[in-house]
Amino acid sequence: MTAGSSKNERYNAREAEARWQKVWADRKIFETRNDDTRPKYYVLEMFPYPSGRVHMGHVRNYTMGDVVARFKRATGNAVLHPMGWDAFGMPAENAAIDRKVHPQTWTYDNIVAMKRQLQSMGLSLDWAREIATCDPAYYKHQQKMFLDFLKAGLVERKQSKVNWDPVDQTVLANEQVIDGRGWRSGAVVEQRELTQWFFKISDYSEDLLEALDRLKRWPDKVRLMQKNWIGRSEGLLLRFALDPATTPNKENELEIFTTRSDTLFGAKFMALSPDHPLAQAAAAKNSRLAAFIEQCHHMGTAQADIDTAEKLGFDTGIRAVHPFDATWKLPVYVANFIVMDYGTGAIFGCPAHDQRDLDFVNKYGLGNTPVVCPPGQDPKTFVITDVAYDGDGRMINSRFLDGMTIKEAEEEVARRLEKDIRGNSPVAQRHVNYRLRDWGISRQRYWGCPIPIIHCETCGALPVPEEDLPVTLPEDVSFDKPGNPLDRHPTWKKVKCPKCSGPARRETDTMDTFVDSSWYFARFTDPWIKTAPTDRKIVDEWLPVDQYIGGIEHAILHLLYSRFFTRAMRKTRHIDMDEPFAGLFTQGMVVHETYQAKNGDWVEPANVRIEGTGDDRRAMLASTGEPLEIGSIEKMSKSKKNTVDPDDIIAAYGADTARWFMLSDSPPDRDVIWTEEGVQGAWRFVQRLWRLVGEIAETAAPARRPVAFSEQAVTVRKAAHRALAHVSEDIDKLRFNRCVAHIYEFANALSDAIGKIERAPAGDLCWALREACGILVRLFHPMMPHLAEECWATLGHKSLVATESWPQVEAELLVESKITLPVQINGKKRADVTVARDAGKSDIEAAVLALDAVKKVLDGRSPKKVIVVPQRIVNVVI
RNA sequence: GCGGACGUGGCGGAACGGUAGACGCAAGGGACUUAAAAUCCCUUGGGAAAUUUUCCCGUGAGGGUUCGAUUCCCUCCGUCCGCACCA
Repeated sequence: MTAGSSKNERYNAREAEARWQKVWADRKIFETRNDDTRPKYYVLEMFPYPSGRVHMGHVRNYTMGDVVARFKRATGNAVLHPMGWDAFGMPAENAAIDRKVHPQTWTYDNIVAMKRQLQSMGLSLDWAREIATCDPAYYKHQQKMFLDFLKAGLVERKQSKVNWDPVDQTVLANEQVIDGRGWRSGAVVEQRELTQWFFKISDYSEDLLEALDRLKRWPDKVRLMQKNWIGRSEGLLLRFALDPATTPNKENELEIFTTRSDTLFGAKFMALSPDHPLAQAAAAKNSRLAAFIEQCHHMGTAQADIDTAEKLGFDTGIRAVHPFDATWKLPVYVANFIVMDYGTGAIFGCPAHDQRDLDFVNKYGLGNTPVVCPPGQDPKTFVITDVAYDGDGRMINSRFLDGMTIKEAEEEVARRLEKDIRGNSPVAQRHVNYRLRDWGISRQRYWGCPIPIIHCETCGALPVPEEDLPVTLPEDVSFDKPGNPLDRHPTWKKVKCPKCSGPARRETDTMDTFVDSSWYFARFTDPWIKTAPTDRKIVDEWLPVDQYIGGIEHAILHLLYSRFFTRAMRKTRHIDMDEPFAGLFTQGMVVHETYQAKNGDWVEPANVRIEGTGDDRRAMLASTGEPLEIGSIEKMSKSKKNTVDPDDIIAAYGADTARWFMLSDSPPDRDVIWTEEGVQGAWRFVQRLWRLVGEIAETAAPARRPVAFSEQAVTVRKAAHRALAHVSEDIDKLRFNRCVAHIYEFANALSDAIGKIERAPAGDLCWALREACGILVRLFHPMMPHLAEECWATLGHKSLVATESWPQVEAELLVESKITLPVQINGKKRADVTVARDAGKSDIEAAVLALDAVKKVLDGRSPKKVIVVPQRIVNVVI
């Protein structure tokens, strides 16, 4: 290629990008060896679901990862940067239902299409390590780990309440229930009790919580979200005695969990969840109660329903005994606002200090007694009517607790009741309760990893023998009926019991797809190993992932599951660490304006023509000129049709332009607005760099480094090394938008300097420009790798810039011998002063006081104070 | 309701407590051109004087700490996000 030789020639991104991609692939320069001895660096972007098309969110995500990968390679690391496919999931089955195509065919076709798209972006990925989670070579190991977890006591089979879609006949995840209806079928979701497989993530509640503090390179936001999700609260488990005469089956106690044991003397009632066993037992003997419970089950689960729902209760007739007063009887209600899966599903109600309890007693006329008096309030006049008091204060109306603080009272209650033994155990026990629930992984779906279990009438649920793994999915399945095709397959589930050889059946549920993505990062370290999920020596070398990049939408589920899985893999000796991701970065979304026609239809940006600017800006349908309404800027989505196809952008401008724009406009953790103007700006800069490098390559620079540099040459060299220092730091801290700004500044400085070549015949300026240009190309290489290769070749290099090392900063170029300090008078800038860099405070002060501007203001007086911050600022206080 | 983040020109956004508005986009003016595109140069927070320039105001609002606050603290307003009958 003859690059940039003609100043009018444009850079042909299409042609050059394909050419360089082929060179990289042919030379396998992005393949990583496990025996590389350089310091390791593992950079990973959340792998995509193979939906069939790469979207702009992918482009943003993978560009960021690629910048880091290329930078780390240049700075001397052995970089692992792999890519794979999160390939199981519902869309494949939906495609099978809608289009009569097999999920496997659909998925693999999509993978082919998306891989081509990713390759057109010029990402420095090691494709030799590509994995797909739907490949038996992958899920075989997942099944093995399921069995290992089972053996280690980390898997449990239990009844649980699930969201059941009666039309699609499957369990739905909570996120798939929208306003109480199945997201796909629109059917009202039912609550069903099903036997399901669970991973015991709650065994690690405390560990997962406590370790968050050590994830220093995670966003605070994500750590906080996980902390809240795990939801630790300290309190008391308290067993209330029941009056046996009032209970349905002579039950004699009721256990509750409370975080406010201090308010025990304000108790007015007990309340049970409608699903509480005692409520169920009572309902069996009371049809009106049974009807009430039924009514509770039909209460809407949508947010609006919960907000407006009245607190309803039903007195069971059961009476509980106050733990400090055997004569004090409390009525036991079933109440619609008590949930079964938190604490014990039962509470004692202290209305004065809990708003829900107060609403409840006000409805049923049970009254309230305040037991915490706010500071400054007279306990005699302190009453509660409609608003519960949940603040601090001193105990009142509480017998031996009176006068104590809340904390003291809690301590006293615990101390007394811990000693109080009923049966074999204390009445109260300090308890840490977590909101985190065990992870139900059973899905009544075909396109997922089969759960390797065999059910035998006589022997129970047994693991599939290891030598029979993988349990593969049958290919001859039909999707013409709703429900799970595995369950109605004629032969697949019929097997012999591995223990008694009698007739048995396979588990037909498959695993939640979040299981697949909970360990893929470990598999990348040695995807070739056939005998085990991981090679212990290799996986422990590569992990943890040094920089993980993905969307904030995974802040809880995927990231929490992966943290659990790593711990479980450690327990089962597949890995030797707890935390999979040392550094996490959550990038913002790609958003775009929306366009809507008169009839309400949304219109794709590709079909919109924009005219005018500012207030005069109008959108119209490109084909007919029909005016369109310009709507709000929103996340690119199919529903609003405000998507831009990466293929179109790459075809029109090239991958480098798309990559550059993605990095340039907004800080990487914020949303970026995709605009045509912005892309064109990026494209112009690509062309500008191309011309700039071409011009500099044409100059007659001396072959040898000049002994001395003119002022102009020094200016160029300083600009280069300053840019180098900034860009290095900014990439390291993932501040890509600032990298971009510094590269613009640097390019501007070079453009200015080129204009001065004719006045600098000595050649040292040309030499400096040539040096600076080499730095420039290496600086923008991580962001625009194809253009960088093309420019690198233009500068006469035979090597690939992708394998070049990062330039070294010449530190002495960053320090100025003379510096200009701003001079403030009373905090407002009034002048500048230029002094030697290492000038002492007194010298600077003298120089400042000699300034005309300062003298004028002082007018003969002497200043109150002169503050000199060396190398920063001077402030004269009058 | 609880928790968190954010608020800077026409727009995206810069700014270890130290010259507010880097860099980009958009806009205006000019050069080149038969013309357009491309490119290059200049201007661009608001206001007031003015020849070089000078001064005042300005980072959601109000207070505070400081020689000095976009940055730290308090109160309020607004926007966004997460969680939620969680006992």
